[in-house]
Amino acid sequence: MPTVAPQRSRKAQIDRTATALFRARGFAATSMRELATELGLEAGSLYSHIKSKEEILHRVCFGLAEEFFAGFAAATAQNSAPVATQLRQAIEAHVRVLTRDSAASAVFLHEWRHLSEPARTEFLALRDRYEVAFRTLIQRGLAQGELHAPDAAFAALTLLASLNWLPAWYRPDGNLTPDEIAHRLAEQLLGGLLFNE
Amino acid sequence: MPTVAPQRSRKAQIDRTATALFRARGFAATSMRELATELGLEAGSLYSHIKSKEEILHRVCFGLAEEFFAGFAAATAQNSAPVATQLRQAIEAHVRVLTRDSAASAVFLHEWRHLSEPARTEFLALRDRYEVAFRTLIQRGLAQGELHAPDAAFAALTLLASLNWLPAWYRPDGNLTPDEIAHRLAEQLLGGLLFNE
DNA sequence: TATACTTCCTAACGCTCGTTAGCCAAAAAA
DNA sequence: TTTTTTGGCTAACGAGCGTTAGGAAGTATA
Repeated sequence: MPTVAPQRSRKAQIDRTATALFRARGFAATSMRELATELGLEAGSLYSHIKSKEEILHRVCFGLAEEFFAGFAAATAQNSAPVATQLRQAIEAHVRVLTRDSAASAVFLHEWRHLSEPARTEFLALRDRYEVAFRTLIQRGLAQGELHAPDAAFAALTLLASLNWLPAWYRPDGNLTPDEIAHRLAEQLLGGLLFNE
Repeated sequence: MPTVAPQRSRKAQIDRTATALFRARGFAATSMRELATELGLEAGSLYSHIKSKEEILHRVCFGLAEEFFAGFAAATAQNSAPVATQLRQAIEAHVRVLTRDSAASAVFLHEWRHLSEPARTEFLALRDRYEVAFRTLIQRGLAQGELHAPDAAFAALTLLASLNWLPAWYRPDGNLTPDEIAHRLAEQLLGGLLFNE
């Protein structure tokens, strides 16, 4: 009988702790014994809650993918709004996901390659779909004369690149709130795309 | 007696092959036996040429750091030139290093954390110095009114982030030459910073 | 020709890995 | 109260890890 009700299920605790370790050391360099120790358990005990090490990685990667898609969908729901507005909202949604759980984001961005097939291919397909969504939005902006850029694919790549660098330097206790960061990034990145700044 | 003289020393061959594997699988997930097989050797034979697995990683990471600094130094040698020109040249130099050996670049960007101390700390200090160099250049541009940005640190971070995403998608056999890529990236990234485009 | 060096081999070292089997005590459900 | 479920434990499995020792064969040097 725990003195206080656990705020999270054991499985969720394992996911959280594993995510932090995967981020810090990388998936391959994180051992189940390390993970167990961090949780005050023995290694074997983990398997009462999970099926395998990779299952954790799978959950983290695909869970975050879902969040990114949900954010993008919400940001572009109002199809009649100016493309620039939709793009700004999509950027802010992306940043919100990144900052809400930067450890999981870092794992999502860097550790997916340790997924075995077919999960790895599925994951890459999702990532590609997401990138295409941004590219398409930018292309619409170009076609309607709202944005200017030499190349939509190029613009989408550099835009996502700038955003995805965030987990590398973001600190939750920094002096910028996630919303401020999102706003600044949107301003800066759209600055190069908009006609009238 | 090899039928043709080896274009590279065995050690250099090992470094090259290891770099490709480190990039594809990650440092921790690459075994010395895999590396040896790739070279047509047995695992033990590698140690006639190298001291340890980490030594390879060390050489790759610090070798590339040197190249980045040399490129930046050359790009900003003419101190009297406009800051925008220096910045453009620094961007192009950075891209040139990235494209000249994108495998080594990917390792430089992602696998450095598997360096053990004190190399890891030394590496991070170098990386920080490089980032500061860009930030300082941008700051000079702001001070002289040549550039505009809400925050020099922010601008430097997003700039390097956009550039460093390159090894993730660059293909040497793509339809853009490294110089074209460098030029486009410089245009696009300076577009958001310059007053008159 | 004798010597040293280079570059590979085989075999093995101690160690850590992810995972499983079997067991046990406490808690929950019946 | 009996039964089932939950969530731990210990011990061990087979496999793979980085690395080393010792030796063999070819090449270069003296």
